[in-house]
Amino acid sequence: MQKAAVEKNNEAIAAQLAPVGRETVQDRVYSELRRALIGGLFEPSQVLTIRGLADALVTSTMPVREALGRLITEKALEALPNRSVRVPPITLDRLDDLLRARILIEGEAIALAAARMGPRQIATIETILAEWDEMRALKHKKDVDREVTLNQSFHFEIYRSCGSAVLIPMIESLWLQSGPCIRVAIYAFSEAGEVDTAQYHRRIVEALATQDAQAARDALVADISRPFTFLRSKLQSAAGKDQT
Amino acid sequence: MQKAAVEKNNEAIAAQLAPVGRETVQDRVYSELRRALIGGLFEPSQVLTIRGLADALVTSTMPVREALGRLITEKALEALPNRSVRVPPITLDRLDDLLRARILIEGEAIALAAARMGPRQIATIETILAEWDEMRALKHKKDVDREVTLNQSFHFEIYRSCGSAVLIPMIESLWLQSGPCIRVAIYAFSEAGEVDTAQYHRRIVEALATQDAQAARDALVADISRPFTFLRSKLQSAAGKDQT
DNA sequence: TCAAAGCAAGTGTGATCACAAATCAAAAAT
DNA sequence: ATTTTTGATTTGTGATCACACTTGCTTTGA
Repeated sequence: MQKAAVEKNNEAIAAQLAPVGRETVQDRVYSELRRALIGGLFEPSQVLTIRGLADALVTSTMPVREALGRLITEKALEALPNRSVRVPPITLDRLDDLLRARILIEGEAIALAAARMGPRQIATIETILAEWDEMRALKHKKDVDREVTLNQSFHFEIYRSCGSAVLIPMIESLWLQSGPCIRVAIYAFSEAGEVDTAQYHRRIVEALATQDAQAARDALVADISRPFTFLRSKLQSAAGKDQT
Repeated sequence: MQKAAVEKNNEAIAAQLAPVGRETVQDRVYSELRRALIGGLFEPSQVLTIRGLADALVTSTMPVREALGRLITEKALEALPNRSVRVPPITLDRLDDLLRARILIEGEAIALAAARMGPRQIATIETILAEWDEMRALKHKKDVDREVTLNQSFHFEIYRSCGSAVLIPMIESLWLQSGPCIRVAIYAFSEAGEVDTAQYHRRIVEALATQDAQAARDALVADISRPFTFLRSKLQSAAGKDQT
């Protein structure tokens, strides 16, 4: 068989078959734990055990321990001196620290993205917003999980356009760290005020559509600051009660 | 024995004994690889194998594979689709990307530190600079390893004062990523121009001593930009030659 | 002479085991 | 009744093994 003929045949096959992918068990465990962390499924200060997670995920301990190690290095989890691992507790200082870092880095990312997003990308995030509205229309069932997912898609679709392979992993790390915190805030928003979270996102889209980097940055800061300031006041009043 | 007496006795013992610490093998492997990476002991694009490193470090494969996994998540190493791992190659885009992120984050860190560094911290970094001068005085033996270490101590002593537990790990990750790149630049500086690297650091110290955040930021930007722009022009001319 | 097939060495991944340290509960001592 | 001790269970760590996949070389075939 000639080389050319073989290659042509291979191409014909390749056109029909989708690549099967070779994700390792460790990768799946890691993704699953990330999802749980960002979604706030774990509470702050909660202790995680290797064997416990391995049982829950129906694997052996090996992939879990490596995934935990990775999450610890990106500060999504915390290694105690006892060698047990827990999700980091919330403190006022940490809250301020996280917010400042997110404003700094995500602000820069969206400013970069503002100059690079085309109509294609704008359309994508508008689709996400539309999906959001649709869900909000039938508000009887408050699907906060889905809300968290949509919020994540919206923001990262933007960040992906910033064109920085260095900033994006850092933003992911920041979301991983603030995930367990903001969950309780989103929960409270969802059932309490309902002060149109979407309006913040619309302002972001408008700014991006007009390529106004500064306006996009400001709108983003307003958006991500909200749950933090909410949590902050909540924590402060709780601390006040403890003292009395 | 009463409780109080026991505790007093324990305190007396504790005063004499230093905590022994319980570092795991994995931690040592991780630290060692970090040191090698930041110091530029590995070349960009170099492939690393688990068993090879385990032999070199005289341990089994287990601690090494977990350390490698951690370094991959902080982008200090790169996982190829073949499942082998290498230190990321240098490209022009990546160089610019890294420099921008470092200016953004380290700039913010030093601006925060400027307001928080006391005479105690200033004295510490001045000591490091003095040590540097001392080394430079007997310049016959160009100890670039020591130079890299001193540079690292100088910067991180400053960053440590910024009081952000979130920013510092990010800066460490950035150094890990740019380590393999800047090594070649420092090497070239050390043997070529000798254009008083220390002068940049003096400007930083002066700005910090007067608590001038903006000046400190500017001086830092000048300092860390130097090796990057150097590398950039070098890479560009190399690419130009390839084309001809 | 050159491409394809086959083989062998090397490599990452996951499972399992041994061991030491931590944790917790019950029993013993003060 | 409170504290200490003891012992059983749980947990993280490191070593080793089995397996599948990759890689590079040799051999085979056209």
